[in-house]
Amino acid sequence: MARTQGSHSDITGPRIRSAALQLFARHGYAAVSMRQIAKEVGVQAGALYNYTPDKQSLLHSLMEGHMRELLAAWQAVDEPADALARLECFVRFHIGFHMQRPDAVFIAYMELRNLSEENFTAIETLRRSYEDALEAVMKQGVEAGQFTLPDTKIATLAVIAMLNGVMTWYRSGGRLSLHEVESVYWDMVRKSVTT
Amino acid sequence: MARTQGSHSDITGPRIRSAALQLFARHGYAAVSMRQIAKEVGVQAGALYNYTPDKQSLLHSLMEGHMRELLAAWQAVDEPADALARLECFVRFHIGFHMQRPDAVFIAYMELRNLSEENFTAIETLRRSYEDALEAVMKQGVEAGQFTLPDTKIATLAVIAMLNGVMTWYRSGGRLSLHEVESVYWDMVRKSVTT
DNA sequence: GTCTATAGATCGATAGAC
DNA sequence: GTCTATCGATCTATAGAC
Repeated sequence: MARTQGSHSDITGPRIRSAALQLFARHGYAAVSMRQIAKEVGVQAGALYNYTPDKQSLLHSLMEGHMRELLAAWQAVDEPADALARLECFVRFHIGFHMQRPDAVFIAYMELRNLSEENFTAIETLRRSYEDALEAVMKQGVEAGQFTLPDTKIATLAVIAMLNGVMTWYRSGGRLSLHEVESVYWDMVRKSVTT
Repeated sequence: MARTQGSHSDITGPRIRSAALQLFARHGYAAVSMRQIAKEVGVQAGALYNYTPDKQSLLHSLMEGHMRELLAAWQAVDEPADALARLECFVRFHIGFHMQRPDAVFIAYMELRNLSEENFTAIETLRRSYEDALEAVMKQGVEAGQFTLPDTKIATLAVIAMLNGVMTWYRSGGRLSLHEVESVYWDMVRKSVTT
């Protein structure tokens, strides 16, 4: 596994990101050393600094990359016109997207407190705009008279929190398929926003 | 603030727990040093080891204390007989209890990965029994024909996840009182489990 | 019960050879 | 681009004085 010398790989960058993502998710940013990441990749610790100016930037970059991917993926979705169909679309998208990236999801909300102040602000802005995307659906449903909600903002946060709960227990190969799980959650979400 | 010498306090133990709770919640277990905790309390780092054998035990003790308090508090509640009323009782209890201990709540689910294997198992058992308490209500509602749920276990986890979301955004003094927030969440939970 | 002092390990980050 | 080597800081935990 250990490298000897020279430029043996032109994909070291992605491998560093991948190793860091996994280790940060498993043990936490503060508990993982640069040496551990390097060992996982198969290089020496000093080599990491050819790809990131420091550990903090590596964390921020991982989180920012995840959030931008999330926003881009949702924008690429062809949303239905009807509010209820649009909400179902969001629920299935959210669960499906997040289940494919459990480590990134974990980091994106567990390591916020380990970001520097300005990095934190940047990530929060991205997160906020994702919440706004869901709240827009909520507002449409209320205006169309399809949803009955005392507060669209709270409903938005409540739905996202509920859906994020899937990541804490779902494992593929269990008693329910992912599509079935989506349906169970969609059933609860639908009822909770309608009368 | 700095102590000089001798036994100046017989409540150092609780103060250590309180300082550790706050610091772990704010910065994360791995990011907080024993020196920081000692400084917050006003003693030297070595003095902490009169109260805990090591840092890991301190974390475990805080989490275990929180979970046992939670279980005892729920058991002390005089639950109504009706399933729907019982569920409302749980929702308001859960939000009320957790909002009074934001730091402990935060730690109890953010620092699980920093527990040793046996400590992790112990905490998970306690958490599981709290989930079981809610699932018992769900089952009663289904059996009584009051709830319509495809899966009581998933519903249990979904409701807890949704309610825990309150802690991430609610601050007292905001536009809604805690009781109003409870009502908004109860409204969503009630609808999500009924037809 | 708390202090001072420190052992022993590990950390993030850098310098310079190749 | 990666290596080896290392600086200076910091960490957990312990030992022994008071």
